[in-house]
Amino acid sequence: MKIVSVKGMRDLLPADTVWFQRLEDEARATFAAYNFQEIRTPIVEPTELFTRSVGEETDIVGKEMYTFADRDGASLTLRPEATASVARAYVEHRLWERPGLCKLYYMGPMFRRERPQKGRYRQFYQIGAEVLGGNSPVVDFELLAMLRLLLERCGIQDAELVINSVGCADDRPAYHAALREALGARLPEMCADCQRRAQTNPLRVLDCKVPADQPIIAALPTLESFLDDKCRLHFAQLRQLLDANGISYRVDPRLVRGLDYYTSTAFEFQHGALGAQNALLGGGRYDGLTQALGAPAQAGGGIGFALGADRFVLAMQAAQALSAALTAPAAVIIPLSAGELQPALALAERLRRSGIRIELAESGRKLSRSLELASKLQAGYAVIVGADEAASGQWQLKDLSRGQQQHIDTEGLEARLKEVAAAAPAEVA
RNA sequence: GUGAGUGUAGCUCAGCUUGGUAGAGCGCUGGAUUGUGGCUCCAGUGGUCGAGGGUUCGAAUCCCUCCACUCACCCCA
Repeated sequence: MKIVSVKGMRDLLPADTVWFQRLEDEARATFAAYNFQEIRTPIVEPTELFTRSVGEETDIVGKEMYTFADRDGASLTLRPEATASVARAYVEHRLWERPGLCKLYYMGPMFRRERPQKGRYRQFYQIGAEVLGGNSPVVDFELLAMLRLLLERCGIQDAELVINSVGCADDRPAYHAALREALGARLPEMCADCQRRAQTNPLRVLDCKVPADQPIIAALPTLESFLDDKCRLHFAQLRQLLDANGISYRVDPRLVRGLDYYTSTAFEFQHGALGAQNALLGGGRYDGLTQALGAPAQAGGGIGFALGADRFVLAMQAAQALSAALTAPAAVIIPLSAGELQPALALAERLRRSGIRIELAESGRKLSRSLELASKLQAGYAVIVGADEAASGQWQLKDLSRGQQQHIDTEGLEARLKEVAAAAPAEVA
């Protein structure tokens, strides 16, 4: 029996990782510009963290978590998302006592036991950021502006920002009651899922996609009319900021989030070229989450987002705005025979210490084979090290794109390769 | 959890309807005389045809069961 990777968990080979790295580089640079700093939390957390924050009734907690008993009987879970962990760390280390807002980003694998699908895996990668300690709509605006910039930098032009306000702890009970009331008589006509949702989490009914249910859903009272003054004002101010700064968006009164901790502002960037998984990135405000985990009121609210890196990369590839970065060596050094191996090795080490990407060909192969290898690796140059070159220190440098070659000493070679690396960034087509 | 589709070489696939014990392209390895690549040409490498069972003189091909993968529903990022 051949051993293969676990269902829904895949190897990311170099052809994939160049894209992930590119996304991660852009994300780090963008986050840095908005003064976010990185946090790394454990992949394994106490199960209770997720049941208390994400919510006992959500699909994630209800049926998608990888939960297991530790040897001492403690229930542990592979994190299905990271906001809960960041909030936990915020409380654990009393980060609200530090000056200013707490702005953190993370990137790493998450685990949910769903049926694998295009852009959806059981081990998937998220990049996200959280702003803790602030309740102002300006914070919401800055986060959305940052995301718009990140999308631009990654070459994704056709993602649509969709926003909504899902209310808060103060106004939601009234809305839930109103929904149940309005559904009342018509509920038996609806799909089984909706009947269940009406009991467990009425907000989710709004997200139903069953065609037959749509007329009923369309007639339901909108959440907007139940927002309290605080939420209404917050949302209006956010829209004003987006309008004033030229960030386009669509308000979708039916946009809801699947995790219980969300309040007030909810948003998603949607993209067409992803099959059914059109949510490229999503997030929202979660005022009260840190308090639910034990922080005092002064710890403030929070807002954050997470993007699905696997999906995001698909969108980057679809946009073709960035060519796949070729990780080609600057030069392949070719020792012609075993006698030239040592000088070739020494030369390779010298160049590598200068940060130049160097591949060393096997000694003793025919020169034509080694040059063929250099071509296939798409190296810019080949450096031929034969007995004469080893003796004189004048290497034979061959420009593989032009076919020209010349003698050059170590200093000159190093200078040339550095110059070429500087002129041609990694993502040459 | 539900539905549909697909499983043949490392990769992309043909062959299956009309059973006669496996093919192409790419890749990889080597060669086309001495220390010069990309192109071309030649040769080689490589598969228990997803697994098990059945029908048959004979099964990649027909039948059954199972498994895996993919897409979709659901949900989410």
